Amino acid sequence: MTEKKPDKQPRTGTRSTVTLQQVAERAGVGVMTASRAIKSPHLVSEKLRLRVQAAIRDLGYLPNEYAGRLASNRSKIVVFILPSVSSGVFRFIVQGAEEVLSPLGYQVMVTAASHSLEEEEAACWKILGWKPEGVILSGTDHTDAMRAMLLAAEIPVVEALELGDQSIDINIGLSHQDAGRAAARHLLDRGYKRLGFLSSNMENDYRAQRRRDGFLSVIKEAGLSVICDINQSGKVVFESGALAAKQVMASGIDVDAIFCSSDELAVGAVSAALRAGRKIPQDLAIMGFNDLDISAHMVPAITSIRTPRVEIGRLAAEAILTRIAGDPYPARIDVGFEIIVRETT
Amino acid sequence: MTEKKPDKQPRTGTRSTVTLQQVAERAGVGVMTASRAIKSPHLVSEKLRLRVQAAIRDLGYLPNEYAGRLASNRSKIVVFILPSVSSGVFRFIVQGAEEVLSPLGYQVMVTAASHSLEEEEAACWKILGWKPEGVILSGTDHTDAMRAMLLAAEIPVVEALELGDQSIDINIGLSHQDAGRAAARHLLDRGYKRLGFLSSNMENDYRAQRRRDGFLSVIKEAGLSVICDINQSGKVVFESGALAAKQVMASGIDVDAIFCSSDELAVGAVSAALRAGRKIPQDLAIMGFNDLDISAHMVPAITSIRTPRVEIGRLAAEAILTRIAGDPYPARIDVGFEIIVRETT
DNA sequence: CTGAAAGCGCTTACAG
DNA sequence: CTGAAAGCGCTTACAG
Repeated sequence: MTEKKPDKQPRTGTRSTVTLQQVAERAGVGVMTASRAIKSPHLVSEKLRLRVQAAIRDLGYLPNEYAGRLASNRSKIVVFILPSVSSGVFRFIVQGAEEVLSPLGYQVMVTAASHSLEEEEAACWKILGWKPEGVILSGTDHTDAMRAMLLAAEIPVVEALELGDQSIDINIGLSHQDAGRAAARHLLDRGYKRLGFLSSNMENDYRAQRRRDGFLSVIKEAGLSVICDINQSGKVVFESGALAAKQVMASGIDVDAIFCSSDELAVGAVSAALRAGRKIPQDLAIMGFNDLDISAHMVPAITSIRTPRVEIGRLAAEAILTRIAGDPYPARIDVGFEIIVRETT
Repeated sequence: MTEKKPDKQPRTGTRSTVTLQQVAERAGVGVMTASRAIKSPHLVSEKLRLRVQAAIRDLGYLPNEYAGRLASNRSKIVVFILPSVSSGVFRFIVQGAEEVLSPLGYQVMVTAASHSLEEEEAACWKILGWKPEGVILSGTDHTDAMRAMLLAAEIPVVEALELGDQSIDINIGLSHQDAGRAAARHLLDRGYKRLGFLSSNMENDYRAQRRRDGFLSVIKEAGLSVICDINQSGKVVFESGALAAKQVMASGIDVDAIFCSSDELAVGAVSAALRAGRKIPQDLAIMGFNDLDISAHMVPAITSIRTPRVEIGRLAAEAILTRIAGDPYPARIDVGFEIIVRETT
């Protein structure tokens, strides 16, 4: 009773924000005109527009993003749901999308969900409250509830990176199984016969599983079998590659060549092999996936499979924009991949 | 006239969203109770809570984030304004902050502004419309207008990474000048006398300038002078390091050791030197900055200066949370750095 | 524990 | 070109 303000006053009492209303008053115009002077300046006479702009400056007015979005029912937001925000290949997708979305005034929001499809579903549920105008997902493996939720939202959905059989809406990516097959073929062509596969945390990486499938199938078709097949745990991928390589070398298994499910693993493997005194590729050939920048700068430079990751992001963004504009967009785009042969094979 | 709906109806007509109102009706409770069942379940009887939850499930209700934030005047958002979202050291800061913020329900928003202080100011202006409860910036160099804007917003502001003389609010980082000095001392201690400095795009990297200042000052104090001082342009940093190193080697300049302003440059330099047949460190010593994971995995492993970048992000987030809670937080935290000596020096 | 009503700061169809 | 008024979907002080 003593602490509180004596007279009942509106809840707004304590807010110190400058509102459009105040701008309009200061400029001597209606709020509508003030609003238009900001959003559609061409609809307002120069005289009033200038007065509004001056008022904005004087008052230090900042449009409230929540009020605007609530009233207009347009979020100008595109969300990503990815296994990781900043690591591996994902940040390049976000980067590519941001390059096309940001200049158009879209806000990009990224949510990470790496542990399971259920976690992804939960993340999706939360993020949909931001009423995104488009959603970009990784891969085509999702829970049925998540698919239903996305369908109900009636917004363009891009499943990126991996090409799947059933997709929710738009699917932009490449066949990771084909990439695995191509890796095996490359190694076989080079004359390697005793092939190994190396991955990390593959339980939650469906794309790596597909690469492995493709890799193994070609080996089998060639009448051979895989010599070692290691799934390293742990998140530090360079280190995982090094550990796995050490393990293989210590085991005495006679491997010719290893296909690593990512370039990070390949870097670690190359590093460990070199330190163990192995000659690459004579004693051991190593091949990676994704063709990260580092691969070309390792000595020896690492053979890898280049995926157009930035372009995937760009295309995903364009797909969403096209659909928002009401135009059709292909349901499926295969961006392909390319084997970059370097010194490690 | 023919196309439009004949009878004038509320603007909401076309919205297909499920609202709290509808949830409340279905559950047979007031909207207040429905709202509380979601936000503060402990304040609602189990019976009604269950009914509300069932209604939410049946209807597929998603709380509108804009309406909620507008009404409550709490954004639960922390924003970052950084030179880059996903590259170099910045993504680790975001990662560190996200680790502490996300579990508490805060949404992290990142804006990139890399070209100038003016661009940063513009980005700040825009992002403040989201009414963040805290802002994290990189470095302590900002325009006066930006400082004023941030002060007027009356929210905790953390300037991260670099320790400066004048900071807006909270400053968490390290002295990049001291780091540069330490690098020079390390190289001098190792017996190298003909030292070089290598950076890229230093115009917009105040921290790199400070490292250079420190580096040069120690060399001068030792009665020596820097042999080469290259500022490479271009964004591909591995490649920039390689190009600069090639340039130095081709020029015939007799350099003992090079301090690179980032590990990416050092990786490229090591790679180029190796390919040119130089022995590292005998023919040329190379040292980096930041101690990225890759540095330990290069062969030879790269000597670097470790900066606690994830921890900086974590601390920044904690600083903001502490201040939001109304508690005091130190104005300045020096997180220090550590020289990690490896094989390239 | 429960709820009616006011208010958050915008946008927009409509009428001048 | 300009503006009054209703509405967006929530939250919350207050009173039962």
